[in-house]
Amino acid sequence: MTTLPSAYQPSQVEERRYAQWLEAGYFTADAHSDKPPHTIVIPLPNVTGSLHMGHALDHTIQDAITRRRRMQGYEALWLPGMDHAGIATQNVVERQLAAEGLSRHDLGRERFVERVWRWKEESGGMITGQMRRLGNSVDRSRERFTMDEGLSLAVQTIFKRLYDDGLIYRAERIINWCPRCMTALSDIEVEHQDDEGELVSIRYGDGDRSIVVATTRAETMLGDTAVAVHPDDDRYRHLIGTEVEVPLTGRRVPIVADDHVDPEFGTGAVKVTPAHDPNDFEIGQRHGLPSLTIMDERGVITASGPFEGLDRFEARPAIVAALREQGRIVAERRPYVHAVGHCSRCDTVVEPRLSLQWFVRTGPLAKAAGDAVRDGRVRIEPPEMTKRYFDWVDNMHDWCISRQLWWGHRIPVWYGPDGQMVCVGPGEEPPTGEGWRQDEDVLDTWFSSALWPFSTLGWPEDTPDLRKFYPTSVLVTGYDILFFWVARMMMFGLYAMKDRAPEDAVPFRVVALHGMVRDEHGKKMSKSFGNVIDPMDWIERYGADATRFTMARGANPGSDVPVSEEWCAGSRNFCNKLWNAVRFALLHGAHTNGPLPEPSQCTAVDRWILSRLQQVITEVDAQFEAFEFAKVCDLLYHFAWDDVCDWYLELSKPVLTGDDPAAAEPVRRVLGHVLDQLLRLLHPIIPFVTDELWTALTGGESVMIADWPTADPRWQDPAAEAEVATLQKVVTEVRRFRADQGLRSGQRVAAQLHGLAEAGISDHEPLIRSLARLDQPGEGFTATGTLAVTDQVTVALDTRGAIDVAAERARLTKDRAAAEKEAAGCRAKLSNEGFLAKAPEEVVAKVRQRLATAEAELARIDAALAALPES
RNA sequence: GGGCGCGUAGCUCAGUGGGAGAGCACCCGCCUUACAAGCGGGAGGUCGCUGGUUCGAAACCAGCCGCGCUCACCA
Repeated sequence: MTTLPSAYQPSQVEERRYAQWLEAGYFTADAHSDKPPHTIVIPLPNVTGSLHMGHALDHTIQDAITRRRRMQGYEALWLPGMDHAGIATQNVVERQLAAEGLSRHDLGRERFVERVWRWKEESGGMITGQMRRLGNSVDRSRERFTMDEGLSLAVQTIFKRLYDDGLIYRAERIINWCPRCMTALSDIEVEHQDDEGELVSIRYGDGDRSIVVATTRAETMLGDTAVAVHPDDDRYRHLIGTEVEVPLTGRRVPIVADDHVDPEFGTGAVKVTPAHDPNDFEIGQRHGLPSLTIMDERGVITASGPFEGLDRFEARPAIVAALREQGRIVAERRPYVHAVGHCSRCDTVVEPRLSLQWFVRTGPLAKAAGDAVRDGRVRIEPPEMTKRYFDWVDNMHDWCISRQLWWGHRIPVWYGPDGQMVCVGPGEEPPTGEGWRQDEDVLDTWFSSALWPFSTLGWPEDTPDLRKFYPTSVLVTGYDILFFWVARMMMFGLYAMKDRAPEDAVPFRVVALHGMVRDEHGKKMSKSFGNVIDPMDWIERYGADATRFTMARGANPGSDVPVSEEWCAGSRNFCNKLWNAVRFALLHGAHTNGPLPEPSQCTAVDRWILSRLQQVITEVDAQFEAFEFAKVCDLLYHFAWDDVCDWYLELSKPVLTGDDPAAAEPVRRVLGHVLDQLLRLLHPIIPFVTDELWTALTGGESVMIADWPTADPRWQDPAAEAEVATLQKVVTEVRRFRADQGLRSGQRVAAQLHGLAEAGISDHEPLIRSLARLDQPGEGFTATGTLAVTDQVTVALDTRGAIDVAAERARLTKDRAAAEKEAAGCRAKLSNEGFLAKAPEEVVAKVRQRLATAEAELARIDAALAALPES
């Protein structure tokens, strides 16, 4: 028999266990097995990233799901990998270059990309090693990277198909431009923040032909090609069709009527800058206005004149000053707080910019993505999130997918010398010859991420993996990337797999969304708050299991998860509690050999814990299915700690440590079984300590490959549960009395127990005596205190002295008040005709029962009070 | 501005139509040989406010107050 140290030491266990699991190949899924598949693809972390608390939560959930499915007999695949993270990675390497005084342009495209690859090999993917420390049972033999050969082929394949289907197009549009990253961004890569600006009203033109417009971006007036008003606005009706001069430019522009203008806002007249504002662009389209680009890709004014060469934020006040000088500033509102778009990568203010870019026509794809949820092929958990999903897919703009970066999948389109454009599919040779060149841009990182559920399984080849493991079973991720990733996987998955039956084309059956990890006060973790916790730090100090348990324990579906070091310490304590429970059990011969004894050979205590176990198995299973990990943890925590440790082990101690092997044997077997099952149930959440303990307890190979428990209704035993409940009440009441009377726990007290037979618990008298520390009455026994515990059981104690009557009276008085309140509440209900008429019968019966109990309680307390000597 | 969500014990949160709960923190007593990372006992809440529905509301509805998240082309 293994001897275990007296405290659980994660560092002695984790690395060794993980190596064994790997060695045994438990994580490697078999595409050719007969088992039903269960697939999770990991939300691909950035290659630049290291493991943070968000991953710890996300991975704990996925590992728990995967481990349980594996135990349930599924061919469970958890597929890991990483994202090349276009902008983020390029930024990292560019910063390195900058430290050497270089820019990527000094290296040129080819050498720069080589350099990024080298960075990736040397310093990227730190997270992979950290996932091992968390205990993740990912199948590393299937690990993928979005820039690897297979995935690049998948990208090219789907691009070509979408292009040929007219779902990818190139067009000049207003896009979000980051002047620092020098690339286009999609709508969701822009974060709106409330910034302080200034709303200035500027007079265009002179005299009665003048018109006042309002703007927060005065510098864009250099590119104005019209002023727009609402067609029904009487103030300006007479001006429609006339021309007005744009100050500082000498340019005369038309005044046009457009429904888009809100007459209520500002002056009701809008300056129109088609090249630098999305709305204005559309107005320009409708009215055939020219687009004047007045700013370059760095945000520097290019319009010739006094402002040329100024940065946009220098030009703005300069232009306002010039206008003021001319007396054209009619009004200024400052500060004027309004939402301004910022680059989600570098926080630079985004500049709307007219630019030639590639787009995905999202209409039909988004429709399909919405329908898959609408018709139930994909379920979103928790359901409240579904509306957000619909809001987005039903109102999606076309997706700008080209990025002016070097790190990423290059757009597979070649341009010819005479304006030809050829999209090159996989296996096709790009056109050669004078003047042909490939598009310079790369694809949005999220483009390849959108293929993740099938590109990782070998698509576009028809591989065994793809056949076995697609669609994936559940996608686990934070609600923050519902739009970035989930909706796009839906669009591309349904599109790429459209040859399959509709229910099997979806990328996943269920989307299980969790929240964000926050600090103990619910605040976002951020470097500026200084409240960031490194999960590796917790793993070092409290162990991976404690870290995981803390995550799972806070994981209510869709809601944020506050964590703190104290809670992690609590989780560590729980692991240690389990450790010591098993240690104790092994010390006293608990085992899992042979079948369980028949119920008739078991004591009521054994039948009680087995009955409880069945309930816990059933409930834990249901909560797992509902992604209610916090409830799974809560159930198991209390079953393990309260039922098993505090009661069952204590109740079993006398027989286990006694000298009657025949009596001890069934208990050893039952205890072994209960712990065996408990460890299995806990294994998905806390894999290391459970495997260490389970193998020590059972001698089995690993709990990882043990069967998942199923409830056995034969062991349900309400009678045993009632019996133990009474026993517990007697023990608890005696303990209360002892505490109130200041009797030390080591102090033996003689007592007579009356009414145990009537209460059906006379078998348990020795147990009650042992747990309540009551001796047999001896010579000269004098009952100085009498406790009425239930309406049947009373305990007469010889406290070897007068009891503290005041304390006893105080306790009884308090109990009496509670009972009185309870009784009064019940009586009120039972005298209510409406209640009697309308409430369900079982509710009424329950209230009657409660009243009877309360009244018996009252009678008992009154008797006890009357029996108290005068103080 | 639109949408969503939250307000329950000191803190963080469960509970969503019939007896107010958990963890941590707190108070009292214990080194009772599995565990002091522990054991036993205890205190603490007009469930944000107001009204409504109901025999019955922490839960359902309306309004209000406070907070958070999210989307957004009012220049």
